[in-house]
Amino acid sequence: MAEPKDMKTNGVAAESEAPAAANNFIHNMIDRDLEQQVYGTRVHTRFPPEPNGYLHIGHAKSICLNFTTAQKYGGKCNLRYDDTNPVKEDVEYVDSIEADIRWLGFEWDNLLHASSYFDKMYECAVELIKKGKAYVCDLSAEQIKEYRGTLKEPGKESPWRNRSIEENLALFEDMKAGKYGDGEKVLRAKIDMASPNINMRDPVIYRIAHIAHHNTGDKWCIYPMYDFAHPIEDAIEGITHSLCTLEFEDHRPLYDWVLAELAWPNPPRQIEFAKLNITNTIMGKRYLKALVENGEMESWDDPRMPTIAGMRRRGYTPAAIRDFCERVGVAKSNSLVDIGLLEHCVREDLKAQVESRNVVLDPLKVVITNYPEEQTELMDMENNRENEAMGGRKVPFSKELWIERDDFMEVPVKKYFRLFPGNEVRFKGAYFLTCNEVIKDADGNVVELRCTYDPETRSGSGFEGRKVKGTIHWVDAKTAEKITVRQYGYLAIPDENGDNVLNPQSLVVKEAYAEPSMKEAKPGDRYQFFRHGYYIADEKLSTEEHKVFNQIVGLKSSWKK
RNA sequence: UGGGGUAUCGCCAAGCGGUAAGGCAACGGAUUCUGAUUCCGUCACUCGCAGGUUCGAAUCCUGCUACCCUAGCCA
Repeated sequence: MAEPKDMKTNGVAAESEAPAAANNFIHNMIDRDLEQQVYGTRVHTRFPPEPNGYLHIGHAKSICLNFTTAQKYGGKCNLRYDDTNPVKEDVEYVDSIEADIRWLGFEWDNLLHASSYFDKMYECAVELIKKGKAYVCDLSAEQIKEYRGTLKEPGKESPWRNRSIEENLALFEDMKAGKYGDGEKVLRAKIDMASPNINMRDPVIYRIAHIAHHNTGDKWCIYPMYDFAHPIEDAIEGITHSLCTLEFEDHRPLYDWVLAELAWPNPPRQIEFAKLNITNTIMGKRYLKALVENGEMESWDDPRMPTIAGMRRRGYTPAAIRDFCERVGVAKSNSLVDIGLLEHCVREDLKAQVESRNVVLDPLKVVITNYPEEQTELMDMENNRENEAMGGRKVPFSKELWIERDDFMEVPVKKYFRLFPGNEVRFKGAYFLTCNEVIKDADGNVVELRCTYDPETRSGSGFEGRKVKGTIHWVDAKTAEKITVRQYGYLAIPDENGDNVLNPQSLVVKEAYAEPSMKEAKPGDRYQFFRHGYYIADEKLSTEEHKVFNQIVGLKSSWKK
């Protein structure tokens, strides 16, 4: 797997403080619990990832929800690895998870592992057995499935359901001791095989797996199932509100059952909310994993990935992601949020803190026929029009320049007010130029524009003689810095059934000309390129000699041909 | 419905019996040395549908309809 060994997992610092949370239905429930003193004045949440992949934007919603909820009530939030299944988990993901949460701007009160509660969970299982509420079942996985019944038909009881407590205790002890192979026996909760809720039909709560656990090593060969482990984890940590996604609604009765049978005082309350879906964005961990393993993506932090790490490298800011999660809200209806909202949040955050630069992506040569051959002027350019405090810089201007090919139209359409034969426009920060002549190659392609400039119109001179409708950006040909620009779009590719499927963003690589100041750009620096959007110097692809920029987000444009 | 859940503007989302917040998008218009930004304005007599209760309902009741989740020894 193309896993980045050099990824900075410890050096990633939070870029800003997290905002206060707005109100949502979960807060309403907490308010009620606070009023009724259900948990006294305590509010304690937790973010419980399974360490089996990188965190993505969907996790960001949960992270923001859990941490901001705790902040809002002056409570606490734990980071807990839900590592109860050693078959699927790997320590390699642990570092990235912690780095991503910190980068988003949150700090957990406790860093914990579900696996460190294995002893306690085992005791709980024994307690259930002693109460006659759990039994060792010899049925195979297939048989259990058969006995479970279907959605519409009740299941039937396992022939092992009524073993004596003593036998169950002995058998469970033997399971723990490793006397049985994987799948030979399981421990099941004794609830109700006729329950309309399939989760209550004697769910398996412990399985045998002879595999080392990344945290507990070879100590255990039996591991608790999520439905049994999770309520115990929450209860041990004193979690008051256990927030999870909608698909666990049907599990809540079991969650409550476990804690009730264990007679846990003040059991935590599980509350479910809708997970995040975004248009044109793959959110499934298995798909993301496949993209990396197939080599379609360079790595988990490929700028096209919707992972926190990918978005960080792509130049998204933590504040923008938090703002997005805030605006998306928290509710119980399945929703599909327009990616436009995320893009808006990114622009909103970046526009005030990023400098502008002249960069030409699709160059067309302009020669100023009346400009002195050897002359170069240094023009003043503001770094950020909205923020004078960001100062300015000098940009060289001379006889030969590059402009954007689409800033010129030989035959202008109506309402086109950039460059066309006979028209005068302002070159941003410089002079008014008029196009007088269009040079074409043998095939009739425009290859060069001959223009004249008016020295009177120099930027900052206070010239008011006449107005011009268009302003375009440019790069001095003599001193231009070559850079590579990577732009991203949304590519829809069909799946094997021909159905449209959520896809990774496509990539377009362009060689571009930038003003010489771009030589100083350091990896991680963000800029707005006039008319092209916001870009960041890629941390992995940029070299001393050549900079590579990722497009973070484009600019909106209201101009239609 | 086997059971569970959700339905409020194109997309999110407040609202919890007193007569439809907000954001994104869209559309006008003003400013503008980036057709960006900023700015100002427009954008649900109506809350999945049909009945009912009430002086009064998106909010309560009844009956429909649509969509989502659920039959892992995954989480």
